[in-house]
Amino acid sequence: MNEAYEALNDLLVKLFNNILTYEERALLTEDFKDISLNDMHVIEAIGINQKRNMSSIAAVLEVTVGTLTIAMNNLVKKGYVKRSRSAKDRRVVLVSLTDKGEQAYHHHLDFHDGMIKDIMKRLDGEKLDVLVEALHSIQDYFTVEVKNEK
Amino acid sequence: MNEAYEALNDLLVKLFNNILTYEERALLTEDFKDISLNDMHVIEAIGINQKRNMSSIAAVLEVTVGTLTIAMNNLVKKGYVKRSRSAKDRRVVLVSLTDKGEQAYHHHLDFHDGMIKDIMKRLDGEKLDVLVEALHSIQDYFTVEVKNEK
DNA sequence: AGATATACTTTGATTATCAAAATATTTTTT
DNA sequence: AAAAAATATTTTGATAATCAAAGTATATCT
Repeated sequence: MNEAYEALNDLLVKLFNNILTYEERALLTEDFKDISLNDMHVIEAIGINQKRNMSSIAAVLEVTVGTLTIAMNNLVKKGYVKRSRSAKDRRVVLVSLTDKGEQAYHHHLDFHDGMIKDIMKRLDGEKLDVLVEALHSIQDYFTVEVKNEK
Repeated sequence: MNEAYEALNDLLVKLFNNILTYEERALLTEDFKDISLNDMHVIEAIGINQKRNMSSIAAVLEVTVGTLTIAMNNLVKKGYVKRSRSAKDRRVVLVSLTDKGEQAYHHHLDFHDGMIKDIMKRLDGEKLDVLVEALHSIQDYFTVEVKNEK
């Protein structure tokens, strides 16, 4: 086979298989070792300076609300998240980040920021554009081709 | 912020968070819906036309041998994998793929092949080189920068 | 031969996940 | 306004993935 094919295959397979492990290692350092990468993604989905209800967060994360309840119990217990009831509609549970939760949120953001800046540092403007284009292709592949197969 | 920064951030975050879900959807169709993406990666690690022992597979997958035993029990029960004892060293368990296991292996390979060809189709030779270079940068970032932080 | 090392499995615990049942509250219908 | 239906969330029961530590069988070393 073609050289580019081999290189792409090798790189993408490795990246796919390990990206979450990499992220986990990078993210769950000293201060935040009592939570999982999953928890971090829940924190990311809650967002800063806002209260969000369970259903909308579950939809973003593409998990059932039941699954999210369990994750949230954990995060509340560990002091990352606060729960409250909506006054308007008392069925609705509103969650928001505590100070500790906001720190974790920023830690995650900083990780992404560091990674992107590092990648940008290594590639000049034109190459960067190509990377963006290529990543779009990958995204397209998954959102168009793959979804249709299903 | 910079435009490329935003685009990269958006694309990488989405890809990171969803890549495994995408792969799972694409992979676990009709014929192979009784196994998980995880199982598929175990099958990939066993490989075709060979017998491998538990420890080496666990090392490749970066899980404990105990974890692998459980996955393997499942795959044997479902008919994807065969176990045998090494004649040389009777402590060693050798695993290999059954016909059904090899079919799954190829299905996985075909998925990767399809994806790579699709991406290549969309990018001309020069752009392809840039993509490969960029992916190397990402890999570098994780294997050098991140590991040192740990 | 006895002690130590190695390869693997088993056990007990935790986390993530889902579907379905249960609970509480709101909205709609009659 | 009471009853029925819908909605938001939690709880329950099951399964999968994971680890560390204990247990079992076999091989190697002294």
